[in-house]
Amino acid sequence: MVKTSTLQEVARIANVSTATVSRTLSNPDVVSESTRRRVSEAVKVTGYRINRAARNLRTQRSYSVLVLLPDLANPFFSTILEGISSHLSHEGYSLLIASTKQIHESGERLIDYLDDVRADGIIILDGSLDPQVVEMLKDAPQANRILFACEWIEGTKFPSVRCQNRNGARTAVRHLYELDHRKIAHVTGPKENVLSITRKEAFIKEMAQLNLVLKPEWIITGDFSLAAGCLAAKTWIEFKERPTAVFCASDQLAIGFISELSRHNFKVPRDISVIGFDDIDFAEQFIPPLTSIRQDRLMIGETASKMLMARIINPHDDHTNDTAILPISLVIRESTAKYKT
Amino acid sequence: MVKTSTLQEVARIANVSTATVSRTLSNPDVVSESTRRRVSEAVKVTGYRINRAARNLRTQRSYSVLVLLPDLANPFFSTILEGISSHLSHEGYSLLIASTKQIHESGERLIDYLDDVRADGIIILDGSLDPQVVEMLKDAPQANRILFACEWIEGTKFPSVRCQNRNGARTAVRHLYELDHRKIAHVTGPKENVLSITRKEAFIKEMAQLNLVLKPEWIITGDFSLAAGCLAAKTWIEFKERPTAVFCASDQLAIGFISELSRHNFKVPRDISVIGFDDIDFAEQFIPPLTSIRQDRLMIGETASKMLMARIINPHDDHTNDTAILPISLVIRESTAKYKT
DNA sequence: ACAAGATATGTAATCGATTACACCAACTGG
DNA sequence: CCAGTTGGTGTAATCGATTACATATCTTGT
Repeated sequence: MVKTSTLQEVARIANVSTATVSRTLSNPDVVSESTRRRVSEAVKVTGYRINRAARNLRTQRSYSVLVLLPDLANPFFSTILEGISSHLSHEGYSLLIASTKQIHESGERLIDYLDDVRADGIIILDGSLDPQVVEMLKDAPQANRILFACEWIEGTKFPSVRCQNRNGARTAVRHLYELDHRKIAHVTGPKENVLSITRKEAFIKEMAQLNLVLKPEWIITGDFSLAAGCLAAKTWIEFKERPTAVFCASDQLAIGFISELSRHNFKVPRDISVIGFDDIDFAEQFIPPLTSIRQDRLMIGETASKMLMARIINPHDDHTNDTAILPISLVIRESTAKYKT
Repeated sequence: MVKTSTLQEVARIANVSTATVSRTLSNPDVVSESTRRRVSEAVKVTGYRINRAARNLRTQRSYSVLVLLPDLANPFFSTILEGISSHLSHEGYSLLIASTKQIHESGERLIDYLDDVRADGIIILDGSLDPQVVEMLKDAPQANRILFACEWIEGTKFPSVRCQNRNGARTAVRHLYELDHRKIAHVTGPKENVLSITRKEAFIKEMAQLNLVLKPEWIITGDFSLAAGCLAAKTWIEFKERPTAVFCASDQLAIGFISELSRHNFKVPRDISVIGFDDIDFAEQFIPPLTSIRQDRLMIGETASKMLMARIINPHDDHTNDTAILPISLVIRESTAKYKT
């Protein structure tokens, strides 16, 4: 262990009290110009580094935020993390990461992170938390330092950041409609997932709006994964009357779908138009490049971080603006095309 | 802020001293059975949670590890993170994340994380650190708590975890050779990158070993990205004498390569066999499913975490086993095929 | 010239856990 | 029966920064 210098030493060298050094560092305006110079000088010669553990103890803050992911290995979240991380580091905060799975396995309670002084706030990117856990969090006094991003939990009042899921589904359907598709299928995410449900509802509604026939079996339940996309493709192949287009609730689904079709010698968009959701990095490079509903994941991350920080820094402010809904956009590539009879 | 109970309160209720409570919690063997029960009971009724900031201050440890990524948004790293995270949480450690970019922008010095009790160790997944930064770290007394994973820095003695890069390149070439390919190209990663260099050297060596002609222009410099793969494909198309196979230094390159070819109506593996490196999740679902050299990223993460923890916990042990080199394996899918004249 | 404020700095308590050291009781062996 | 050991517990210093409060000096207006 390297002995680093402390406030005391800096104070001794600058010939002031520790209080003054502390003030110089955290609130320079209140000290005089001359002491400020002396202290800075002393800081330089001693190579002083603040001891965060000491500060954290004294201030009862950790200056870090925990981000909870359903699954670290899922690349969908990495850009969101980038957004969060960049804003946090800008604010002098650190980023702690954990996966819901691990929390669960290790038997930790989520709220301990807050009680513990390990984190000042939590961003949850997983709407499928154990209901027991949610129950605990919901009415806890610390609940205002918890924020959901992307996903959320229906019926709770946690603040959240999300994209226009309904608008996304609507836009997808309308895009296909404008390409003259009239028989449109939908591959959903996991059954219970809020995103799945929201997108599916909006899909159904828009189909009705456009007076399109929607056979119940055209809604194929999936789970956002590549594998589920493959399965859905097999289902589609079996249909007697095949929809000419499909709206997949995630890009991974869409990619799996197309991938499986090609194994059976179907071509996209020749045989079916496919549109995804998310616009992940691979969408653009896939063959064919995938038409998708784009969410700005960087912005989701940044917005989440900003909202949470506001709550941490001003816990007593009125944070009525509880939910931020970010715009989506339609990115047209080559997996969708005009329907030809 | 919720008032959580402290050691003192637990001590009062259990009718023992704080020392005893602390011992019961961290070293139960040294207290008697009966006090242990009394203390546990008191912990339960008070809902006591240890204050980490206090412990960190007293022990001068943070019980967390910093992982440094070149770029958070790069999905290549997420599985490695999963491996690290899972082992750390198992050991009661937390995972801090930062990107080299942000560190650089914010003007922080990496070593401060160690000095200021924010992290007990650092895992660096970026071999392209600013040389200035490396210079600082290299001879610092804290250097034994820094470990490189995947990438490393030539000429330094930091411990590291990596995969068999040479063997990977060799295996790739041999696979193509066994499919009767004799003209083999190589798309590299970034010029200065250790992985690029290592793989390229091994590629060249193996080509020589097999007595294959290797025209200098068949080695195309890229940068691991999808975009670079596209560019490389364009280069290949322009060749008068086209290699019949290509070894790409990353899956992203391979995918970009194939993707671009298909835009020009070339087919893989009909017109060229392509093999990648890494075996990222998408490799399997790409069309065609990508043949690749698989690195076990979960194991890289776990191994890195274990090695670092050993150093943190026993700083004075002899950690001579400085470098762990993990095996790779060849995953044959459909982007490579027998060469037909 | 003096009261009232403003400005700058110091003193010392405090955050909450850990742990060296001291102490006491109970036991062991000669 | 006593010296020496073992096991269990308590006392109090300590980690290093923050900050309420006290104090001292300097302005400023009347």
